Amino acid sequence: MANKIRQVKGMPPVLPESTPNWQYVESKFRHLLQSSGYAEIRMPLLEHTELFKRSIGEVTDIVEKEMYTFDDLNGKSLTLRPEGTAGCVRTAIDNGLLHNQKQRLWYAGPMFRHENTQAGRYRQFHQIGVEAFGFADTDIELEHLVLVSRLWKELGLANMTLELNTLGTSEERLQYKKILVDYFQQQQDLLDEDSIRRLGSNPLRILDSKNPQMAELIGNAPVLLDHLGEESTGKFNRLLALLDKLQIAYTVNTRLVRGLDYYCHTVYEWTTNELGAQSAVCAGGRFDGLVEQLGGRAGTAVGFAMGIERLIMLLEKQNSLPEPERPDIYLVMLGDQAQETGFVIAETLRDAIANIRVIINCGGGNMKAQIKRADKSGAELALFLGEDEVNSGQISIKYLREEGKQIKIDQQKLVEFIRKHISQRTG
RNA sequence: UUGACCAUAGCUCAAUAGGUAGAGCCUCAUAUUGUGAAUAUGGAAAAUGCCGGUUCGAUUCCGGUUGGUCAACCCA
Repeated sequence: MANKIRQVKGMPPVLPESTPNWQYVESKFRHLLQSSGYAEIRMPLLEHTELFKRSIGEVTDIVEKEMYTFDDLNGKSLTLRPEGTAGCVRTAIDNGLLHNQKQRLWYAGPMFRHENTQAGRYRQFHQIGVEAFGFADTDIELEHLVLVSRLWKELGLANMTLELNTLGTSEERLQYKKILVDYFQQQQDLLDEDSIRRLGSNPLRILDSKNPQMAELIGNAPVLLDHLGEESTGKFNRLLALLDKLQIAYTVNTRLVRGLDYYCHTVYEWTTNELGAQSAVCAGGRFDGLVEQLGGRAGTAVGFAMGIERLIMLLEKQNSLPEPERPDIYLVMLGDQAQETGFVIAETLRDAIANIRVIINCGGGNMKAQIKRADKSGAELALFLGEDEVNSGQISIKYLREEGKQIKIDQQKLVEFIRKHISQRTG
């Protein structure tokens, strides 16, 4: 045997045993969104590198060192998308979706970041994202938060924490940045190495530091919320009041700044403490400047993204994933004649009963082997067609999961029998 | 990018203070040539991730590499 080729680091497959979990989460999400007026958009996985540099920010970790960037055969630099927002905005602008229009959009798919792997972190990971364009008021943020909160409820997910903050307008933030830099510069000897580096590039991120030795310094730092104008704080307070009204619990975290450059006003994270070092399951906020920055007409934008791997890991931990569906029927056939009849019967059942799950024995095998496979498949019933049944126009039915004698009925009556059996089980 | 631990049948794990590997599960067959979780018997399944070094000899020691797990950083 030739040497095995291993998977690319951090790019695990979703194996058959877990695809039902993915389908479950995705379909919950899809139904919820579609019933709230959101339409799916599918973007390419590759974009011009420039797009991410311009939208995410040149000095962010993502752009500086985490992108899968390579030259196309014609020399153009392309990048595998590290997140969905940039591509979504670009696609929407490109196709005229944002021209004097409101849009409620969602997407799902793989994202790529060249980071070292760890629990809940992969190089190819999957996000479900939602973006709303053309909504200036905070009611759209509320809609998103309500939506996610409902998703948690429908999935039976417990212990999610919502942390909120506001970043104000870019002017307000710029002013605050100066004040913050002043503060930290005055106490530069207390800063750790990372923070000194950030002081020049991205001072807001210092507030995010997990270094316990910095906790006091950060705790005493000036708070952005105190330096915002009336309009910005008004918007934020209005959002908090509405959340109260809807009984969605939250905590205001004035140190929450998010890693991507394009955010303004509302930012938030839904977090958990059950996923090891990774806490964010869903994060988002407002990014009004981005559309114009990417060449569209100035317009507002709000959105969020959640990590599907993390969500499923959490559901697994909380034992909230549904049992996989079992087949209804495994069809056992002995002999050529029986096989012919069997396929016809299976098709008749599929025509007559919507969503029936029938497995036909393929690959031959004697009676014993076929029944073993039937058992292993998890099917409720085994149907037998042997020489006897073929000759008499009957079919044998054996219960695999419940007490009950094996019976033999006319093939004509099979549909009716199975229909009754299935409705009993589900009803 | 940095650090820690790990890598033996499809799966879960043994083993040898360096002497070319065993078990359980799974699978297949037979006992039962038309009846599934039991039992018994038998079979199949591994150049010990890969490359190199030390050695008479490496699964075992060393180096590298690839992958896994976890953490820092950062993020979904």
